[in-house]
Amino acid sequence: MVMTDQPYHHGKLREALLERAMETIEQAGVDGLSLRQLARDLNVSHGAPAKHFRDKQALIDALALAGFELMNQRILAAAHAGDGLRQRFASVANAYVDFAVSHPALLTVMYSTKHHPGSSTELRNIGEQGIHVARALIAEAQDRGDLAPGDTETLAMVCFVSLHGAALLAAGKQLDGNSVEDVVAATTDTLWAGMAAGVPAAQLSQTPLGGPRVL
Amino acid sequence: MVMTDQPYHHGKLREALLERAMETIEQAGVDGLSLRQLARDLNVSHGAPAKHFRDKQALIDALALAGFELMNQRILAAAHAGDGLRQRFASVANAYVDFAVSHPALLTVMYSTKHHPGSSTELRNIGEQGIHVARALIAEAQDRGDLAPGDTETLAMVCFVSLHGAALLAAGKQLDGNSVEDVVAATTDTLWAGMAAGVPAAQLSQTPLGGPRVL
DNA sequence: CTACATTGTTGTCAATGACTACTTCTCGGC
DNA sequence: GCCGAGAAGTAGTCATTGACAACAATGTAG
Repeated sequence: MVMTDQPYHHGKLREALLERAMETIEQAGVDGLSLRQLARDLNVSHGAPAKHFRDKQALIDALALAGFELMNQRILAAAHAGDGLRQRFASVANAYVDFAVSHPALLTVMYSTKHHPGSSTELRNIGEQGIHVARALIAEAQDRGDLAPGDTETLAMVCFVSLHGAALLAAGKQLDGNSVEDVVAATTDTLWAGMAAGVPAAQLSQTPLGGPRVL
Repeated sequence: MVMTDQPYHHGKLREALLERAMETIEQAGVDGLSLRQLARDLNVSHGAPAKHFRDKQALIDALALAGFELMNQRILAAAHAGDGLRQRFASVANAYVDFAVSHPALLTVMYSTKHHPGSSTELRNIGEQGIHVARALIAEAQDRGDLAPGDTETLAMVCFVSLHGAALLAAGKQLDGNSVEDVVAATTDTLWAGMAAGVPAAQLSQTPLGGPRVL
């Protein structure tokens, strides 16, 4: 009679797979993720994961979805933390970059999966929450006169794009000598100052896309 | 006697492998890259590539190196194109993003390989040229009084980080509805305006890194 | 012409992702 | 209480892949 042996049914295999997969990709990257190794880690046959995730990509999609949900939680909470709009803006930025530094491989998976052909609509849309938060903050600051008038959608995209770069480079430890805190602070400072000053018409970029062709 | 048959020695297998690998990753991503498939494409035995690239990672490293060299050419040329500093700044930004959009998979390979453990010193340093160019432009603009005084190294990093984000998102077609040109123009406008205005001391970001912990 | 390094060929092995057929457990209706 | 359907897990198989080793063909220096 089996006693302390593993029960035939794992019971929470799906969650266990996701949890273990998170750990694995942070240690070995996405390429280090193997369904068979995952099964071995959980003392389960190599075919068991297929019952919960059709194939490897399905598991990765689920990982990405969970990542976005966690990240959005952090960003939303940060959007209400701080005295003024300026601080709440910085708070959101720090929350984003913090998440990236804490889960670098997950972030990579999230954004490489997001536009993958065949990705779910849910996955494709859930990544936009951060931009919505930024736009709301910017719009409110414009109303109060803290920032110069301007297209909030474009400005929000500029902020998102810039902080996304900071997040990715910070996650990849590619900020050379600079500390993450300094880079994020300087970036938010520069962006906010730029939005506060507005863009003088004479300064508008007029260089055609691409510039000179070298090759 | 063999006539039109393939000669025993390919002759330029290394270059052919790199060239074909470039095409492959842009079409199928890095995961779609297979040494054996590469060999088949070039009508060569499946073991031949090993003579030129110790393993798959070695080939990818070589791809990344070639990518950085090409990108640096474009950026350097763009740094001298345009009337004033403001336009040359935009020209560099456009050159960077243009390169990213033209070779999205290659860019991913370049930056994912750059900090790979065991990457060559050459590879680790060659990616910094862009920042040097940006810093030189900023320093010159500060001297002329076009930009407010400030730490050029940090400001250059801010610009690089921001444009890197724009480049990656543009390459991944993740700018939602916005056009690449608009986003890059708005980003350079905002950054330049922010650097021109400088950062009022009272506005300095004082939010501690991380903000509130949610989980 | 001969020794040798380079380049390419062939064969092989372990690991992997995906598929199929089978077994074991759970649960709801009767 | 049983029983049948379906969920969950097991076991076996196949093609592909990366890596490696042994061997053959080529070019070249002495």
